Amino acid sequence: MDALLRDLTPAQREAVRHVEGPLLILAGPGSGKTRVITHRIAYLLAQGVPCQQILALTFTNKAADEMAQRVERLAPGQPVWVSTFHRFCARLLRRYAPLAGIQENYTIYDVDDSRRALRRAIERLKIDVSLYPPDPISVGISWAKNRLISPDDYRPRPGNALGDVIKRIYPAYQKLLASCNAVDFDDLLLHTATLLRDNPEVRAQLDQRYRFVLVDEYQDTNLAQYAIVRALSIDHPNLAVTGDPDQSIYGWRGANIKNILDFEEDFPNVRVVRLERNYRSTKRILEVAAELIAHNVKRKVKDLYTENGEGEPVRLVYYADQNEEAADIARRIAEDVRAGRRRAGDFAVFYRVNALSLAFEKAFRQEGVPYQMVHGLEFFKRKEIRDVLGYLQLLANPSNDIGLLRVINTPARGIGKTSIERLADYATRHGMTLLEAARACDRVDSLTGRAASKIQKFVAMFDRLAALAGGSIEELLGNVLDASGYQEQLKQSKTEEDVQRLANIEQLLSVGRDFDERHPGNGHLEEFLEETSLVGDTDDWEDKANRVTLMTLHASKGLEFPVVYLVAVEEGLIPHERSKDHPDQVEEERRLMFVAITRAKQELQLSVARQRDFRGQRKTAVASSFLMELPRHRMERIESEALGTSWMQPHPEEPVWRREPARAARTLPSGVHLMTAAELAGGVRPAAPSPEDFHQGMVVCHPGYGLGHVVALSGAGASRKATVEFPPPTGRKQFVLAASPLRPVK
DNA sequence: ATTGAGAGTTTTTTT
DNA sequence: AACTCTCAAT
Repeated sequence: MDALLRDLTPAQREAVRHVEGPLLILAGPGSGKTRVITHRIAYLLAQGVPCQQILALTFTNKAADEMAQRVERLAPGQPVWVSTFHRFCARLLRRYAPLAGIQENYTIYDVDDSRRALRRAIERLKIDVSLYPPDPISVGISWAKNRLISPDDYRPRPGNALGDVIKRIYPAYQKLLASCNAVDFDDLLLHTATLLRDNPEVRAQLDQRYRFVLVDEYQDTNLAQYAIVRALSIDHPNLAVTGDPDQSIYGWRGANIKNILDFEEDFPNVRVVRLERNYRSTKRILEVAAELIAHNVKRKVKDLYTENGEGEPVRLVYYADQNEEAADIARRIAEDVRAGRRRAGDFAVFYRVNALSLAFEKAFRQEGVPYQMVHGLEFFKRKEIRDVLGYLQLLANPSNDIGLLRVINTPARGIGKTSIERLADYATRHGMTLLEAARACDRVDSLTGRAASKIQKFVAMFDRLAALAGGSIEELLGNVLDASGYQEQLKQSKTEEDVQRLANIEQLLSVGRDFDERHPGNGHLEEFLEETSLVGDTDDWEDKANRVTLMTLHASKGLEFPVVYLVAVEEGLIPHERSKDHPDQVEEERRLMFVAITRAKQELQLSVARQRDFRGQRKTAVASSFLMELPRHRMERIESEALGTSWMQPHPEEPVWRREPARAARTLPSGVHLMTAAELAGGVRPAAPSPEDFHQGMVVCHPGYGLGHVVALSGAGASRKATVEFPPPTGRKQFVLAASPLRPVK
């Protein structure tokens, strides 16, 4: 017991020792929040609370895993349920499926599947898809669901054309999901919230069961999540939430910052604990963060302080363009690593939008600095993985029409679009699922005999698989790969891409094997599917891997790095131009920058490029208005020599920057540009080649991908394109020659 | 049923 | 610049 409290500050200890009643922990960045939560769980256990009565909810699997591990270390052998909201809901719905209007073998649709379902719903209503693109409609439906607005309750604002369309599509979409026995991510929350609202006995039972509920990152909860947590804390209001209103950056996803701001009014007798001491950053870094966030109007004032040292001044660097920015940062990092001052894993580069990563990838490759990007195509979103899992989903839930559409012609079996549409027509007319219709396809007159026989073969194959479905997941996966011909088809192919796909499928098999080990016995297909559909990508991000981390500002939340480079701090990016008309959104952008800054432990550099190529266009960038809110006199300003004197000209939207005296004279070599291998060999920059200079088989050089050879050419002049094969992992890329940086190599 | 050209698109995205 | 999607041609 003492060990649990020993290394804590008085404030932390107060939070940990709180047992009964609602608790609000307002935790600034780097204030040891996770430590407090885990210690509190351990403390509850030590007080004799049975572990089954404690439920901890997080947003990410990563956070859940980490928390579970730390609790296990503090209180071994007392498994507390630490789960993401979505997984918790998925479990609950599995158990109480009939009360939510679904069957227990329901399928969870990810973004891709739900987009397909939406598209079908729109088509069925005979609404022109090209007139109302599914994307905004999907956002609108999601918006409603996050706010617990059912199709019946949905009221578009008068005169809002898109809203009127959503009003029609939303119910149709829900009906389609129901007929497929499927739910989307938002439904997991929505159905659970509704379930708890409409079934008081169930609610009371669960409230009793989970007497102690903890919620992490409470500032990011939406109304649905709020309703769920609230419903579980009526008879036993032992709800403990932690969060920081200043780190609320998911408003655009439906998160309601009011949930945390109003917590004290929502629950009587709340104990509020403020964790304001920062253990992470230097004084200088914290000062910059604090001064920035102080500019938010809608905010509870919080005093951030630290006993850490002053540290290095925060750097504010002006580059001529993005290439110089990337090259200089890569060079600095490379120098620090080579000199043994730092490890590559100590560094992170944050940007507002993913598209900005390109210049950095190139520069890091050029410098030979290892890096990892948190974004890439996540394993479970890759086509081949989704295809194979599609078979499993259909086996678990034969009503899953969207799943059937995915696999019926994958790999190609000669069942084309027309045949599928005819089948779907028949199914709709007879109120059948697609699989039922496929089974009865000899009665579908519109089908050609050839198509019908192919469909029959598919059904036969499916039935064969279904007969074998009772075993382990690994066996089942093997059977699917075999019977479907998926593996065979990939083996036939020789392209690099397909070799990679095959490797991914191997990995899927090992995921299955791993699952089997954790779930002895058979018949766990639904659980396996639940697990695979609820895992994200940041889960496989390794902090152990000694690499520079490249990621968006959003992705950086919850992490920390000794050195942080926050790049492209420019108007239009931070704050993003799409938020500039809304004061609330600008405040969220400011919080986003606050989050990024507070990730840094020892060193922080903010940078601006004078010119930035974005979306194929070169634009003069303007320094972010947020920079004007920082204590610039306490920061180190550095300008690239390449900027020349034009930089000294007054600019309407920013003050004139003056060159710092020699002290900070870490100016950059002018005219830095990335040279290709060929240029380096020749020593001079050759004139851009004409598109006609390229021909089949030629070896070419790309500044980012390196050497490759031309495998195909098409078009002429400005529209002439080349397909170039690079060594793995790059593979094949296509380029518009006139616009590409490709160079022939003699 | 597969391929290619052309058009349109591009904020963030825990699940 | 690079990606995705659509429609038309093969």
